[in-house]
This record gives sequence, structure tokens and C-alpha cells, in this order.
Amino acid sequence: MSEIVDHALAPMVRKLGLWTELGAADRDQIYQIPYQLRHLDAGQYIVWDGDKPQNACLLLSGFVYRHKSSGNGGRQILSIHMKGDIIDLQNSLLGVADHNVQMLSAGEVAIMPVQALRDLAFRNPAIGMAMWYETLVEGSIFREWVLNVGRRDARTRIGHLLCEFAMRMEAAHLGQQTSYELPITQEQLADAVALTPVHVNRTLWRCRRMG
Amino acid sequence: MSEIVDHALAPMVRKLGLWTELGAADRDQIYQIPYQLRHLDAGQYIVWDGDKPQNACLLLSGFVYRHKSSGNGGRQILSIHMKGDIIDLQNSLLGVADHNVQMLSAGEVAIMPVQALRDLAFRNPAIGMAMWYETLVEGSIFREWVLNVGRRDARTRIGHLLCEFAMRMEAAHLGQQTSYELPITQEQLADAVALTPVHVNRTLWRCRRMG
DNA sequence: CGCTCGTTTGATATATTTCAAGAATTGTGG
DNA sequence: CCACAATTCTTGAAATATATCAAACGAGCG
Repeated sequence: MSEIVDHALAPMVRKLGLWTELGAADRDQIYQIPYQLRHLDAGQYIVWDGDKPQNACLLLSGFVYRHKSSGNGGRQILSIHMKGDIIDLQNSLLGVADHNVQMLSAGEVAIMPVQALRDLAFRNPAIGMAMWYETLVEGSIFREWVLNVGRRDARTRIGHLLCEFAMRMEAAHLGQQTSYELPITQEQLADAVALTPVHVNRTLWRCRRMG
Repeated sequence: MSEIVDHALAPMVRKLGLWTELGAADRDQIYQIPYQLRHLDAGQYIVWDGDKPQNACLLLSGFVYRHKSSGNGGRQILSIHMKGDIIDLQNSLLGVADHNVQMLSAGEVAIMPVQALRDLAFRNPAIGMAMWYETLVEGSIFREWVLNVGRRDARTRIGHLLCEFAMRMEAAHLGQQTSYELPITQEQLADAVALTPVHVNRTLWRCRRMG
């Protein structure tokens, strides 16, 4: 491996390159984005609902999740992110965050000023398009999430979530389709599929008994 | 009113102008997008899940909704659109549609080639940014939708949907906050909030009895 | 007038929640 | 390496919100 491949922002290049063809020049422009590495503990908040974030960050290791609370104490997990995902383009571009972003497990992030990303996007249309795609793909995941939470019973709901994961993890080179590691508690899983921890547990248990 | 204000794509300028300051030059560039007007009947499909749409369209009158089906016959409405919304930027930019788009009521649309929109977005960063914002705001609505469907009971769920509407309708100059017209059947409402038509009816009825 | 579509209502079934408490696992300081 | 605290997981019984099935009712429309 050359040093360039080992650049801290390499996962970003890889991710953006999934949607559009990016050349060496594009890659170098991305590598010139100023950034700051930081280690974050499990459970640590990256953004609070209502914040006005000025930075976006690239997830280098560990897992991140977004969530939102309803008035009456219910929490809903909106998405889970893994290595290579660009967190918070939404919140920082929109100005004020409409949900929380929190570390699911300990991990590393590269913090980048939004302004730099925005400038780059319009200076280099190929990169801009790739970033736009990235947000569109996220939209597509949200749509699937709505369907999942809205129209499936407990078993298929959990099943679909786990499958979505299998595929994304493989795409991110983080495991095989048939086996991967996700450090999530049943309570968090419940918040993701909009069920009760107790019911998730029972359902999971019934699945195990069968296969 | 001057003729320019009455240009068919005026609602698009207005909508995009909500997020970014757009000048007269920007407006004129938008007005140069080639388009084709078409009247669509209630229930008519604009895009089918799996299509590879080459066009996006601007909704000029009437209402549109997006929906998606789970394997076992359940249908989930993902969003409802009104005058000024740009439909299908998602599907056409992503290449293949991951959901259906259908007329809720009869209305008019302006059909535009995606390529023209994409070119304009990168030729004119102000417009590009506004379009990007538009897709980000949509993401924000999806997040709210997930929370709504996932973590609220029937009454508050329906209430929130109706309120979201009140606000969007007012923003689009289509009614007062306290009163607006939405031609939706209870069955469609049920598909939007992920409940049974019967249960929506009962809940609505109980709300009426109280206020 | 008769038809279709949407709404309303009732009785019953079921999935999921709630409450509560005990077992198992993980982490932590001595 | 152990003991203790703190989560997390598991299990049970009872409550409840919502789904399902079925049928009557009403309004718009050709």
C-alpha cells in the first residue's frame, strides 16, 4: 500500500467513488480538505438536536447512530452508520440539527469544516455530484426504514434491519454477507425497529429456536 | 402581475428561493429549463418502483404521494407533495426508482429532463445549493415521518401528520394554518400513518367528539 | 335508479406493551 | 483474580392498542 492509500480521508474517497467515477485529481482535492482526527467514546454525542453544527465528520472506525425523541419519552433510531459514512452533512448544511447523533461504539472520526466541503462540491462537479448522491442514497435508506417500521411485523422488521446491515457492512468491507459484528444492545435495536426491548428479545429468541 | 411572474416554472423559483437568496439572473436561468406541461388524473402513476426515469417534474397543482409496498401486501405512504415541490429528483438522479409516485388528486405538472437540472445545478452553485437543500429538507421530513410512524400512538400520529400539513400548506400559500383542503381518503391516510383504515376512522371520530 | 366507492359501526382476535423480578453478563476497583 | 456494581438479557402474567372480519350505511355518478 502506498502512503496515499493510507491517507486518513481514504474511506471518504472510496465511499464517494461508489457512486461516480473519481480520478486521481479528484482524490487529491479531497485529500486537501482540512480535518482533525478525534477519538470518541461509546455513547458520546456528536450533535445534539437543536445544535448549529459548523462541521461535518467522516467516520473512520466504530459505529454511529442518529435518533430523535417524541414528546412522550419515546426514542426512535433513524439510521446507523459505519466506516466511510459522512455524518452530518445534513445537519450542518441545513443549519440547525433536527436530531441527535451519537457514538454507538467507541471510534475515530475526522472532523471537517462544512464550508470546505461545500466549496469543494461546487468547484468540482464530479465530487459535488457524488456528495449529492450520498445524501440521496441516505434518503433511500430512510424510505426503506419508514416502510420497515410502518408495515412489517416484529420478526420481518428485525430481519430486514439485520439484512440491510449485512449488505452495507459488506459494501464497506467490514465483514462477510453471512457474518458480521455489530455491537448493539437489544434496547437500541428496539429503538431502531420501533418495538419494545422485551418484545425484541422474545422475537429474537423465537428466531434462534428456528434458524 | 408581469408575465414573468406567471411563467410556468415560477413555483419552482419560489420554492428554491426559500432556502437560498436567488437573484433575477438565477431566476432567468431556471426559466430556460426546457419543460413540458401535462395534466394528470387522480390516481395516475408518475413513476413505478423499478422505473429508470429520465425526467423530474415540478408539481403545479393538485397533490402527489409516494409509496412503497412490503412483500406481504402492506402499502406505506412515504410523503405527500403539493404545489411547488420538485418530484423525483431522487429517483431520476439515482437512476432507478425505489418507490412509486402517484397523483393523489388531478393536477398539472411540468416535466423536465434531469440532465438539464443537473447541468444547471453545477453551472450555477446558488441554484445547485438550493436544489441540494431541497433534497436535504426532504430527508428531514422523512426523519420526522419515521418518528411519527414508529413512536406515537394513533391519535398523536394522525395529529402530527395533519399539523405537518397545515404548516407546509401555509408555506406553499395554499391555505391558512387553521384550515386547509386535502383530498385524501381515510384509507390513504391509514397508509400514511401505518394504521388500519378502520382504526383511523375510529380515532378520527373520537377526536371529533372532543375537539 | 342502481352501482361503486368511501365511511361508519360492531364483535372478536392478536400482536405488542407494560410491569415486575430474577439470571446472566460485563465492567471496575481492590 | 476476586467481589461488587451496573448494565443487559431473559422470563412470566396481565393489560391494551390495534388488526381483522363482516356488514350496513351513505353519497356521488352514470
